[in-house]
Formats: sequence, C-alpha cells, structure tokens
Amino acid sequence: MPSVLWFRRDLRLSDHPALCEALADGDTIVPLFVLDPVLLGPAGGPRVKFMLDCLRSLDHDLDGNLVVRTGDPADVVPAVAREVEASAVHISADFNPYGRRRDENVANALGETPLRATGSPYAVSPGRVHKPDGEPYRVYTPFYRAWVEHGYPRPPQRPTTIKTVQGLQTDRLPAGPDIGHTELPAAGEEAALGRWEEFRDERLRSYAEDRNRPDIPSSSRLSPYLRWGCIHPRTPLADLKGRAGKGAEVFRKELAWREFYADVLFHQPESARENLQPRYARLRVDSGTAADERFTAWTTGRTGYPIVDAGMRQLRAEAWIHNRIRMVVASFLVKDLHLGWKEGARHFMRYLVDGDLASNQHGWQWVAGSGTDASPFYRVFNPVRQGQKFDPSGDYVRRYVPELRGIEGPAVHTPWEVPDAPKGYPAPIVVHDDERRDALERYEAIKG
DNA sequence: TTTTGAGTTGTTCGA
DNA sequence: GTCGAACAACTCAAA
Repeated sequence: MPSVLWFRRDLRLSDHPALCEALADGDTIVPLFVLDPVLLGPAGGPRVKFMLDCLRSLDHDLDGNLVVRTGDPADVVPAVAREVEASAVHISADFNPYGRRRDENVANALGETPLRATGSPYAVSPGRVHKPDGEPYRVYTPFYRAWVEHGYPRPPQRPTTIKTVQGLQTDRLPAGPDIGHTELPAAGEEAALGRWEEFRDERLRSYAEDRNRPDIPSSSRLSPYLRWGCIHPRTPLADLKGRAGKGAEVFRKELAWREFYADVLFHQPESARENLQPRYARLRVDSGTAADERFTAWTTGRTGYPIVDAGMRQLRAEAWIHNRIRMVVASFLVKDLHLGWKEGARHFMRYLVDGDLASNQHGWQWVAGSGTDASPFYRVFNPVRQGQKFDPSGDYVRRYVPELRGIEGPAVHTPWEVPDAPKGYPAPIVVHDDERRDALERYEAIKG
C-alpha cells in the first residue's frame, strides 16, 4: 500500500524523518503539496514566490513527481489518500496556531487513515524543554541551557531511492505574485546546503565578531531556507558539534533563539497577536493622519535617519534585513515614532522572505518591551550611534540609499551635518533625543 | 516559602 | 578616546 507524504514546511529530501517513515511504511509514496489559499494571502508576495520556487526545486529533485493540489487541506488530503488507498499520511509536525488547527481538521477528515507526525521544523520540538516543575521557560538563557542539556538527534540519511505513485493528476505551480525588482535568494535544498557550507567554511570563524556588521557578508542568511525547511537546523547543529571557537557557540545560540520563540508561541498562541506582558495594552501609541504619514515614511525608507532608511529599503530590495538593522528599524518605529509593534510586525510579515510568525512577533515584542526580555525598558536605540557602531564604513547605507552616495565614510550617518548636503534626501522627520524622552515617559506611565 | 542572583543585542554622563 | 556607573527597579529561575 502506498503512503502519502504531505510536505509543508519541510521542502527537502535530506535529513527528513517523516520522509523516512513514509518510505518505511509503504512500497511507494505520493509526495504531495497542497496550495492552501488561506496561507497564500497573508504570506506576502516575496515569501509566496520563494516558496513556489522551492517547490519547483523539490519537484526537480523528485524527478518531476511532486503532486500539487489546490484547495482546503481538509478536502484535498483525504481525497488524495482515498484516490491511492493510502495506508497513512505522513507529516512533519507544525506547531503554529493555524497549522495546529488545520492538522486537527485534516486528521478528523481522514477518518480511519492515520495522520502520522514525525519530527518538526525544530531540533527540539516545542513543549519538550521545560523547567523541572514542568512549566515552560520564559527567559532565554535558562531555556538555552536546558535545550543544550536536552540534546537533539543526528540527521537521518537521505533516502537513496524514492518510488512514487505514477499517473496522478497534478496542478501546475503558478508563476506567483509580481514582486517588482525584489531579488530573492536561490531557492531549494541544494541552494540551502550550499549556503550553509559556504558560511560554515568561510564566515563561522569570525561570526562572533562580525555578526552585527550589515556592511559585510557576516550572517548565514539561512533564515529563508529554515522557514521553508529546505534545510533542517539539525544539519548545521550536527556540523557545529565538537567545533571549538566562539563563532560556533554564538551561531548555535542564534538557532536556539528560533527554538525558544517557537516554544513561547506554542505555549501562548495568543502572543502572536497580543502583548506577552498585558500592561503594555495601556501604552499610549500615536494615531491619526500625522502618525499615518510617519508610518509611510518608515515603510518607504524616508525617515531622514540613514541607517533606518537603508534597512527599510533593503527590505524592499531583497525581502530580507540584517538582524541588527531589524532591531534598529523596529526600535525606531516603536520608540521614535510611537507606533504599535503590531503594525511593524505586520509590515515585516508582508515583505520578508523569511517571515516566521514566532520569531517575527516575539522579536518585535522584545524591542517593544512587551516580550520575554526582562531588561530595563529604558533601552532605546539611538539610530545615529547604531549606524556609527555597526556600519562604521557607511557602506551599508550607501548601498541602499543612493541619494547619500556622495558622502564618504561614516559621515553618511549624519547627512544634516555635511556641508552641501545631497538633494533629494529628507531631513530627519523627528528629533531622536526628544522622542527618546517622550518614549521613556510613556513607558513610565504603564509601570507597576 | 523565601531569598538570591541574573537577565541577547543600549545610552549617556562624567572621570 | 575609553571606561565604569547610572539609568530604576521588574520578573524569572533556582537554590
């Protein structure tokens, strides 16, 4: 009897426990992907486009045997299972709020046919790491220690042969949304593994020192691939094992952040929409026409603060922003423009190729102060300082803000101090020192 | 139960 | 230019 392997956030063939299970279960498999209209809308153009390219790559790796069907998974998956009289439907578990609801509906609709989950997009599935009393961690560092202690399995082997059921109807993959001039990374598993190996061999050594530098290629850029499962975190983690050096340790910690936030979201699904610390509902945020105009200045990269504008333009150009700059632009929206983190988070999810609900929402909450961070609320990023410190050459700003290319060196971070300042670049829309004080007052008001 | 120590990512001021 | 302290005092984890 054949079995179905329903792909979702695991668009690869290596290091794939559910695929191994499916192959062990039946003599042939149906590699299935369901184009779920519910997911295609909110995902945003770049992410949908990238996903479709990953699917084309997966189909190629499966010798053209990927079966694509469009519709509600609760209809489509049981229909395919009946069609081939499948013994089971195999999946990697999805722990996101929508994914959990969807999989429950599909399991019910499948009736007698089991929906069997093996593995997940995480080295340690959400819910597995907890305090000795069984409660989840709310602070990263103790979570990290327990996560390392818990350990994770080694990657399973890539299957040598995959026999698929032939002759099934399959939908054409659509070309995808128009994303203008946005340039996406190469899609698929081979690109993901190549990216990891290049990072491991070229940049891991200096990662601890360079990872905050957006002006040089310092980060792994694995996030889009992790988002769609073109690579599983087990693969880099296995490579990092036994590797000495600060870089390996710091990179492992970054992977653990992804797992921590997935765990937080698993235990508190409402944190994708609501403040983790309820008192932040009382934080005064601006609204109205002036606020709308400021939001537009932020999204279009015209705030007059070069490091912020470079970040927001990188988002449009590449559907990706360096992590350090994500914090800078987020801090600017929340603490300099006094707008709610939810607006910023929504904008990120719309444009990011790697947009991940748990990491994105909790990253924003961390910046806003409503999240898992217990650090003092008076941490307000100074956009000029951040630029000077982390883009010391100014190359990052000049790469994304062409109006400022005439200014050499780090002076690019303070164009208002440059004589004969370039035309066409806006003056700062707010004065940071004033807005910092304003933000601190607003935070003061919700204390206790 | 109580107490103690610690918490990703900052900034400013004054010595 | 560099360095340490202050910011202001909260929540969580663990002993």
